[in-house]
Amino acid sequence: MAGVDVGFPRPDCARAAVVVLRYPDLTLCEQVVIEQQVDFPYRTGLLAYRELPAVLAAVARLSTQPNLFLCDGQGTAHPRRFGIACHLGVLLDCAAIGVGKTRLSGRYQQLGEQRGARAPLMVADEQVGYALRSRQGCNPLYVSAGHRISQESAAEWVMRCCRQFKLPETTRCAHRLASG
DNA sequence: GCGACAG
DNA sequence: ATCTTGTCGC
Repeated sequence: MAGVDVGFPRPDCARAAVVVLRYPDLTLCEQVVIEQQVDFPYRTGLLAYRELPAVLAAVARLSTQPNLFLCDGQGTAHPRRFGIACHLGVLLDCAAIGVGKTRLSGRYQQLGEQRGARAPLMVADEQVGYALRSRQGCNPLYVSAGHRISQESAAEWVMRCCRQFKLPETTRCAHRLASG
């Protein structure tokens, strides 16, 4: 499984990181970090147009072929049901999950405090994902399907990737390379 | 018209 | 996302 993230060392420079971790031990198998100029500005709902080009360039340099991608940002929990995880999944023709740290679309009812507790993310009568408590004492993660995966499986895979922390190990590893 | 608004 | 110190809680 793979994790992708993008950092901006300079306002016009995107640093994309892709990591491939082996399941179930979640040990690092491969990593790629690239930098390239960005032209598209950040716009709520259009994140893919700003971050995906760099991510795709990094993925292209991978020697391993991941069977699942965890992205920073939404999948179907998006105003047009097509967040960055959907874009990535379609373009790479691979399963993808959207993992947002904050909410974009959808409302949900209060969920349990225990790790693993979850509540459907709803837009009118349509479920667009899940608010998922990956760690006790933390705000929930907003998980939604990106491509070739169900919402239920997406939530399960995210939990499998979360160990000691709120964020999936894939995301933490990629974020460390792209930013901190 | 007002508020919300991934990274 | 990025700029930044101390602080509260498990």
